[in-house]
Amino acid sequence: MAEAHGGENLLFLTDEQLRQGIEAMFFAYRGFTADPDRILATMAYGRAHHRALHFIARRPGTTVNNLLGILGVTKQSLNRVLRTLIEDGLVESQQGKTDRRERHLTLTDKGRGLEQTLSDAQRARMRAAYRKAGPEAVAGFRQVLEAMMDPDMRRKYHAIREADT
Amino acid sequence: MAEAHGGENLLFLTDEQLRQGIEAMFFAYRGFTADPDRILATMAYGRAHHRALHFIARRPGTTVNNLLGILGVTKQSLNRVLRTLIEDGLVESQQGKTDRRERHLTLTDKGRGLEQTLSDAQRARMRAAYRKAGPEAVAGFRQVLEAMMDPDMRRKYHAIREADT
DNA sequence: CTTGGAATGTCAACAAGGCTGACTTATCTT
DNA sequence: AAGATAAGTCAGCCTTGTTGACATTCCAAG
Repeated sequence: MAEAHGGENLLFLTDEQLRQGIEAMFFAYRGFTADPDRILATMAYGRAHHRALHFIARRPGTTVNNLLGILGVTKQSLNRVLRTLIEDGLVESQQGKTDRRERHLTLTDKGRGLEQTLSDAQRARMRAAYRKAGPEAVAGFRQVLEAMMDPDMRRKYHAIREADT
Repeated sequence: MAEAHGGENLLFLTDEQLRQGIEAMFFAYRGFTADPDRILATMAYGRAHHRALHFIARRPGTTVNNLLGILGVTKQSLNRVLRTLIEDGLVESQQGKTDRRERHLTLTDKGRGLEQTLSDAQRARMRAAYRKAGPEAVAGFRQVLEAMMDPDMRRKYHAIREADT
Protein backbone atom coordinates (compact mmCIF):
# COMPACT_ATOMS: atom_id res chain seq x y z
CA MET A 1 0.00 0.00 0.00
CA ALA A 2 2.88 2.35 0.77
CA GLU A 3 4.37 0.97 -2.43
CA ALA A 4 1.43 2.20 -4.43
CA HIS A 5 2.70 5.71 -3.88
CA GLY A 6 6.16 4.91 -5.15
CA GLY A 7 9.54 5.89 -3.81
CA GLU A 8 10.48 9.30 -5.14
CA ASN A 9 7.26 9.42 -7.09
CA LEU A 10 5.86 12.90 -7.47
CA LEU A 11 2.34 11.62 -7.05
CA PHE A 12 3.18 10.83 -3.47
CA LEU A 13 3.29 14.53 -2.78
CA THR A 14 -0.20 15.67 -3.58
CA ASP A 15 -1.32 18.99 -2.23
CA GLU A 16 -3.68 17.05 -0.03
CA GLN A 17 -0.84 15.03 1.50
CA LEU A 18 1.15 18.17 2.08
CA ARG A 19 -1.77 19.97 3.64
CA GLN A 20 -2.28 17.09 6.01
CA GLY A 21 1.36 17.31 7.02
CA ILE A 22 0.96 21.03 7.64
CA GLU A 23 -2.08 20.46 9.78
CA ALA A 24 -0.37 17.66 11.66
CA MET A 25 2.46 20.04 12.52
CA PHE A 26 -0.02 22.65 13.68
CA PHE A 27 -2.02 20.35 15.94
CA ALA A 28 0.99 18.45 17.22
CA TYR A 29 2.87 21.59 18.17
CA ARG A 30 -0.07 22.57 20.31
CA GLY A 31 0.21 19.29 22.18
CA PHE A 32 3.94 19.66 22.34
CA THR A 33 3.72 22.92 24.28
CA ALA A 34 0.52 22.23 26.20
CA ASP A 35 1.97 20.57 29.30
CA PRO A 36 4.74 23.06 30.06
CA ASP A 37 2.33 25.89 29.28
CA ARG A 38 -0.09 24.60 31.86
CA ILE A 39 2.64 24.57 34.49
CA LEU A 40 3.98 27.96 33.50
CA ALA A 41 0.52 29.51 33.63
CA THR A 42 0.48 28.93 37.40
CA MET A 43 3.61 31.06 37.76
CA ALA A 44 4.66 34.40 36.41
CA TYR A 45 6.49 32.76 33.52
CA GLY A 46 5.76 31.99 29.89
CA ARG A 47 7.02 29.93 27.03
CA ALA A 48 9.95 32.28 26.50
CA HIS A 49 11.22 31.50 29.99
CA HIS A 50 10.92 27.81 29.34
CA ARG A 51 12.98 28.05 26.17
CA ALA A 52 15.73 29.98 27.91
CA LEU A 53 15.81 27.50 30.80
CA HIS A 54 15.90 24.56 28.42
CA PHE A 55 18.91 25.74 26.46
CA ILE A 56 20.81 26.95 29.50
CA ALA A 57 20.25 23.56 31.08
CA ARG A 58 21.45 21.95 27.90
CA ARG A 59 24.54 24.09 27.63
CA PRO A 60 25.57 25.30 31.06
CA GLY A 61 27.90 28.26 30.74
CA THR A 62 26.58 29.32 27.34
CA THR A 63 26.92 33.00 26.53
CA VAL A 64 24.09 35.43 25.98
CA ASN A 65 25.09 35.83 22.36
CA ASN A 66 25.06 32.13 21.74
CA LEU A 67 21.64 31.84 23.31
CA LEU A 68 20.39 34.69 21.12
CA GLY A 69 21.44 32.77 18.05
CA ILE A 70 19.71 29.62 19.17
CA LEU A 71 16.46 31.24 20.21
CA GLY A 72 16.34 33.61 17.26
CA VAL A 73 14.99 36.61 19.12
CA THR A 74 16.36 40.06 19.74
CA LYS A 75 18.75 40.91 22.54
CA GLN A 76 16.10 43.09 24.15
CA SER A 77 13.52 40.37 24.11
CA LEU A 78 15.83 37.78 25.61
CA ASN A 79 17.14 40.26 28.14
CA ARG A 80 13.72 40.88 29.60
CA VAL A 81 13.24 37.18 30.15
CA LEU A 82 16.75 36.60 31.42
CA ARG A 83 16.55 39.49 33.85
CA THR A 84 13.50 38.12 35.62
CA LEU A 85 15.08 34.66 35.75
CA ILE A 86 18.24 36.10 37.31
CA GLU A 87 16.28 38.30 39.72
CA ASP A 88 14.22 35.32 40.80
CA GLY A 89 17.35 33.31 41.41
CA LEU A 90 16.83 30.68 38.71
CA VAL A 91 19.74 31.67 36.51
CA GLU A 92 23.21 32.90 37.29
CA SER A 93 25.18 35.20 35.04
CA GLN A 94 28.94 35.11 35.40
CA GLN A 95 31.44 37.33 33.70
CA GLY A 96 33.74 35.40 31.39
CA LYS A 97 37.31 34.79 32.48
CA THR A 98 39.08 34.89 29.14
CA ASP A 99 36.70 37.41 27.58
CA ARG A 100 35.18 39.44 30.33
CA ARG A 101 32.58 41.02 28.06
CA GLU A 102 30.79 37.75 27.86
CA ARG A 103 28.31 36.53 30.42
CA HIS A 104 28.10 32.84 31.02
CA LEU A 105 24.70 31.57 32.04
CA THR A 106 24.06 28.66 34.37
CA LEU A 107 21.05 27.41 36.29
CA THR A 108 20.90 27.59 40.05
CA ASP A 109 19.48 24.66 42.00
CA LYS A 110 16.14 26.41 41.97
CA GLY A 111 16.40 26.94 38.21
CA ARG A 112 17.32 23.33 37.67
CA GLY A 113 14.27 22.39 39.70
CA LEU A 114 11.85 24.27 37.50
CA GLU A 115 13.59 23.19 34.34
CA GLN A 116 13.27 19.57 35.45
CA THR A 117 9.58 19.97 36.17
CA LEU A 118 8.89 21.47 32.77
CA SER A 119 11.15 19.06 30.98
CA ASP A 120 9.61 16.06 32.73
CA ALA A 121 6.17 17.07 31.53
CA GLN A 122 7.30 17.61 27.98
CA ARG A 123 9.38 14.47 27.85
CA ALA A 124 6.53 12.40 29.22
CA ARG A 125 4.39 13.35 26.24
CA MET A 126 7.27 12.80 23.86
CA ARG A 127 7.96 9.41 25.39
CA ALA A 128 4.34 8.37 25.09
CA ALA A 129 4.24 9.44 21.46
CA TYR A 130 7.50 7.66 20.68
CA ARG A 131 6.30 4.45 22.34
CA LYS A 132 3.02 4.55 20.54
CA ALA A 133 4.60 5.14 17.15
CA GLY A 134 7.59 2.84 17.51
CA PRO A 135 11.28 3.29 16.79
CA GLU A 136 11.06 3.24 13.01
CA ALA A 137 8.45 5.95 13.00
CA VAL A 138 10.63 7.95 15.35
CA ALA A 139 13.55 7.73 12.95
CA GLY A 140 11.35 9.03 10.15
CA PHE A 141 9.96 11.75 12.36
CA ARG A 142 13.43 13.00 13.11
CA GLN A 143 14.47 12.85 9.47
CA VAL A 144 11.55 14.92 8.25
CA LEU A 145 11.88 17.49 11.01
CA GLU A 146 15.54 17.92 10.24
CA ALA A 147 14.84 18.34 6.55
CA MET A 148 12.31 21.01 7.40
CA MET A 149 14.75 23.25 9.24
CA ASP A 150 16.53 26.22 7.76
CA PRO A 151 20.19 25.31 7.16
CA ASP A 152 21.20 27.78 9.82
CA MET A 153 18.92 26.19 12.40
CA ARG A 154 20.03 22.74 11.36
CA ARG A 155 23.57 23.70 12.19
CA LYS A 156 22.50 24.92 15.60
CA TYR A 157 20.43 21.82 16.14
CA HIS A 158 23.52 19.68 15.62
CA ALA A 159 25.89 22.02 17.42
CA ILE A 160 23.82 21.89 20.60
CA ARG A 161 24.99 18.38 21.33
CA GLU A 162 28.45 18.44 19.83
CA ALA A 163 31.53 18.15 22.01
CA ASP A 164 29.27 16.88 24.70
CA THR A 165 29.83 13.19 24.80
CA MET B 1 21.17 -1.06 13.86
CA ALA B 2 17.65 0.06 14.51
CA GLU B 3 17.20 -3.36 16.03
CA ALA B 4 19.90 -2.68 18.56
CA HIS B 5 17.51 -0.29 20.26
CA GLY B 6 14.78 -2.84 20.45
CA GLY B 7 11.10 -2.47 19.76
CA GLU B 8 9.38 -1.29 22.90
CA ASN B 9 12.68 -1.21 24.72
CA LEU B 10 12.86 1.45 27.37
CA LEU B 11 16.50 2.10 26.60
CA PHE B 12 15.45 3.56 23.30
CA LEU B 13 13.85 6.41 25.14
CA THR B 14 16.74 8.01 26.96
CA ASP B 15 16.30 11.53 28.16
CA GLU B 16 18.88 12.52 25.60
CA GLN B 17 16.84 11.02 22.78
CA LEU B 18 13.74 12.76 24.03
CA ARG B 19 15.50 16.08 24.38
CA GLN B 20 16.72 15.81 20.83
CA GLY B 21 13.17 15.23 19.70
CA ILE B 22 12.03 18.28 21.63
CA GLU B 23 14.71 20.40 20.07
CA ALA B 24 13.95 19.03 16.63
CA MET B 25 10.32 20.11 17.06
CA PHE B 26 11.44 23.55 18.17
CA PHE B 27 13.81 24.19 15.29
CA ALA B 28 11.60 22.55 12.69
CA TYR B 29 8.56 24.57 13.67
CA ARG B 30 10.57 27.68 13.07
CA GLY B 31 11.31 26.54 9.55
CA PHE B 32 7.72 25.48 9.11
CA THR B 33 6.40 28.99 9.72
CA ALA B 34 9.33 30.94 8.29
CA ASP B 35 8.20 31.23 4.67
CA PRO B 36 4.61 32.35 5.24
CA ASP B 37 5.85 34.68 7.98
CA ARG B 38 8.20 36.36 5.55
CA ILE B 39 5.34 36.97 3.13
CA LEU B 40 2.95 38.13 5.83
CA ALA B 41 5.50 40.57 7.21
CA THR B 42 5.22 42.59 4.00
CA MET B 43 1.49 43.06 4.62
CA ALA B 44 -0.55 44.05 7.61
CA TYR B 45 -1.18 40.42 8.48
CA GLY B 46 0.30 37.88 10.85
CA ARG B 47 0.35 34.20 11.59
CA ALA B 48 -3.14 34.36 13.06
CA HIS B 49 -4.53 35.55 9.74
CA HIS B 50 -2.76 32.77 7.94
CA ARG B 51 -4.29 30.13 10.20
CA ALA B 52 -7.77 31.51 9.67
CA LEU B 53 -7.30 31.62 5.90
CA HIS B 54 -5.94 28.09 5.86
CA PHE B 55 -8.85 26.51 7.65
CA ILE B 56 -11.47 28.53 5.83
CA ALA B 57 -9.89 27.44 2.55
CA ARG B 58 -9.94 23.88 3.81
CA ARG B 59 -13.54 23.99 4.93
CA PRO B 60 -15.40 26.58 2.88
CA GLY B 61 -18.62 27.51 4.61
CA THR B 62 -17.36 26.59 8.07
CA THR B 63 -19.00 28.43 10.93
CA VAL B 64 -17.28 30.80 13.33
CA ASN B 65 -17.85 28.42 16.20
CA ASN B 66 -16.29 25.54 14.35
CA LEU B 67 -13.27 27.61 13.48
CA LEU B 68 -12.93 28.62 17.11
CA GLY B 69 -12.73 24.98 18.09
CA ILE B 70 -10.09 24.20 15.51
CA LEU B 71 -7.88 27.17 16.24
CA GLY B 72 -8.28 26.93 19.99
CA VAL B 73 -8.45 30.65 20.65
CA THR B 74 -11.11 32.84 22.15
CA LYS B 75 -13.95 34.36 20.20
CA GLN B 76 -12.57 37.83 20.81
CA SER B 77 -9.17 36.89 19.51
CA LEU B 78 -10.52 35.28 16.37
CA ASN B 79 -12.97 38.08 15.82
CA ARG B 80 -10.25 40.66 15.64
CA VAL B 81 -8.53 38.71 12.90
CA LEU B 82 -11.71 37.83 11.06
CA ARG B 83 -12.96 41.38 11.08
CA THR B 84 -9.91 42.70 9.27
CA LEU B 85 -10.07 39.86 6.76
CA ILE B 86 -13.72 40.62 6.01
CA GLU B 87 -13.12 44.38 5.86
CA ASP B 88 -10.25 43.83 3.45
CA GLY B 89 -12.42 41.65 1.25
CA LEU B 90 -10.56 38.37 1.72
CA VAL B 91 -13.29 36.55 3.60
CA GLU B 92 -17.04 36.55 3.23
CA SER B 93 -19.46 35.93 6.07
CA GLN B 94 -22.91 34.65 5.15
CA GLN B 95 -25.87 34.09 7.40
CA GLY B 96 -26.85 30.44 7.68
CA LYS B 97 -29.99 29.27 5.91
CA THR B 98 -31.22 26.60 8.29
CA ASP B 99 -29.85 28.27 11.41
CA ARG B 100 -29.68 31.98 10.84
CA ARG B 101 -27.61 32.59 13.97
CA GLU B 102 -24.65 31.00 12.28
CA ARG B 103 -22.26 32.77 9.95
CA HIS B 104 -20.64 30.71 7.24
CA LEU B 105 -17.17 31.77 6.20
CA THR B 106 -15.76 31.52 2.69
CA LEU B 107 -12.80 33.02 0.88
CA THR B 108 -13.27 35.58 -1.85
CA ASP B 109 -11.11 35.38 -4.97
CA LYS B 110 -8.75 37.80 -3.35
CA GLY B 111 -8.67 35.68 -0.20
CA ARG B 112 -8.03 32.56 -2.20
CA GLY B 113 -5.19 34.37 -3.90
CA LEU B 114 -3.39 35.16 -0.68
CA GLU B 115 -4.11 31.77 0.79
CA GLN B 116 -2.58 30.15 -2.28
CA THR B 117 0.51 32.28 -2.05
CA LEU B 118 1.05 31.40 1.59
CA SER B 119 0.15 27.78 1.10
CA ASP B 120 2.45 27.44 -1.89
CA ALA B 121 5.38 28.67 0.14
CA GLN B 122 4.64 26.38 3.03
CA ARG B 123 3.95 23.36 0.86
CA ALA B 124 7.16 23.94 -1.07
CA ARG B 125 9.17 23.51 2.10
CA MET B 126 7.09 20.55 3.16
CA ARG B 127 7.52 18.94 -0.24
CA ALA B 128 11.28 19.42 -0.15
CA ALA B 129 11.46 17.90 3.32
CA TYR B 130 9.28 14.96 2.31
CA ARG B 131 11.35 14.30 -0.80
CA LYS B 132 14.58 14.46 1.10
CA ALA B 133 13.38 12.12 3.83
CA GLY B 134 11.47 9.66 1.67
CA PRO B 135 8.02 8.11 1.98
CA GLU B 136 8.78 5.79 4.88
CA ALA B 137 10.15 8.61 6.95
CA VAL B 138 7.04 10.62 6.12
CA ALA B 139 4.81 7.85 7.39
CA GLY B 140 6.74 7.79 10.66
CA PHE B 141 6.66 11.55 10.88
CA ARG B 142 2.89 11.56 10.62
CA GLN B 143 2.51 8.79 13.15
CA VAL B 144 4.59 10.50 15.80
CA LEU B 145 2.91 13.86 15.27
CA GLU B 146 -0.48 12.30 15.61
CA ALA B 147 0.53 10.51 18.80
CA MET B 148 1.71 13.81 20.18
CA MET B 149 -1.65 15.56 19.84
CA ASP B 150 -4.20 15.97 22.58
CA PRO B 151 -7.10 13.59 21.95
CA ASP B 152 -9.35 16.55 21.32
CA MET B 153 -7.04 17.96 18.68
CA ARG B 154 -6.58 14.54 17.14
CA ARG B 155 -10.32 14.37 16.60
CA LYS B 156 -10.27 17.74 14.91
CA TYR B 157 -7.27 16.76 12.85
CA HIS B 158 -9.22 13.82 11.46
CA ALA B 159 -12.52 15.64 11.23
CA ILE B 160 -11.05 18.34 9.02
CA ARG B 161 -10.90 15.98 6.07
CA GLU B 162 -13.91 13.79 6.76
CA ALA B 163 -16.97 13.90 4.55
CA ASP B 164 -14.73 15.50 1.98
CA THR B 165 -13.93 12.69 -0.40
C1' DC C 1 48.59 53.23 23.42
C1' DT C 2 44.84 54.41 20.99
C1' DT C 3 40.96 53.31 18.64
C1' DG C 4 37.52 50.48 16.22
C1' DG C 5 34.41 47.18 16.88
C1' DA C 6 32.25 43.44 19.46
C1' DA C 7 29.50 41.87 23.48
C1' DT C 8 26.43 43.19 26.77
C1' DG C 9 22.94 45.75 29.00
C1' DT C 10 19.26 49.13 29.28
C1' DC C 11 15.55 52.66 28.23
C1' DA C 12 11.48 53.75 25.67
C1' DA C 13 7.88 52.90 22.62
C1' DC C 14 5.13 50.04 19.95
C1' DA C 15 2.45 45.94 17.83
C1' DA C 16 0.52 41.32 17.42
C1' DG C 17 -2.11 38.25 19.42
C1' DG C 18 -3.32 35.82 23.28
C1' DC C 19 -6.55 36.35 27.59
C1' DT C 20 -10.85 37.64 30.91
C1' DG C 21 -15.20 39.72 31.86
C1' DA C 22 -19.35 41.93 30.74
C1' DC C 23 -22.93 42.74 27.67
C1' DT C 24 -26.01 43.00 23.29
C1' DT C 25 -28.53 41.14 19.50
C1' DA C 26 -30.58 37.52 16.99
C1' DT C 27 -32.36 33.33 16.70
C1' DC C 28 -33.42 28.73 17.82
C1' DT C 29 -35.35 25.25 21.02
C1' DT C 30 -38.06 23.68 24.59
C1' DA D 1 -42.64 32.67 27.10
C1' DA D 2 -38.12 31.31 28.79
C1' DG D 3 -33.79 29.71 28.29
C1' DA D 4 -29.88 28.38 25.50
C1' DT D 5 -26.86 29.21 21.69
C1' DA D 6 -24.18 31.86 17.96
C1' DA D 7 -22.11 35.80 17.03
C1' DG D 8 -20.26 40.22 17.79
C1' DT D 9 -18.31 44.03 20.58
C1' DC D 10 -16.08 47.00 24.22
C1' DA D 11 -12.56 47.55 27.50
C1' DG D 12 -8.48 46.24 29.61
C1' DC D 13 -4.61 43.29 30.58
C1' DC D 14 -0.36 40.24 29.65
C1' DT D 15 3.44 38.11 27.13
C1' DT D 16 6.57 38.34 23.80
C1' DG D 17 8.10 39.93 19.87
C1' DT D 18 9.92 44.31 17.31
C1' DT D 19 13.00 49.17 16.44
C1' DG D 20 15.97 52.62 17.70
C1' DA D 21 19.13 54.92 20.59
C1' DC D 22 22.67 54.80 23.73
C1' DA D 23 26.30 53.48 27.58
C1' DT D 24 29.74 50.45 29.13
C1' DT D 25 33.31 47.36 28.94
C1' DC D 26 36.86 45.16 26.86
C1' DC D 27 39.58 42.73 23.08
C1' DA D 28 42.57 43.25 19.35
C1' DA D 29 44.77 45.57 15.51
C1' DG D 30 47.39 49.22 14.08
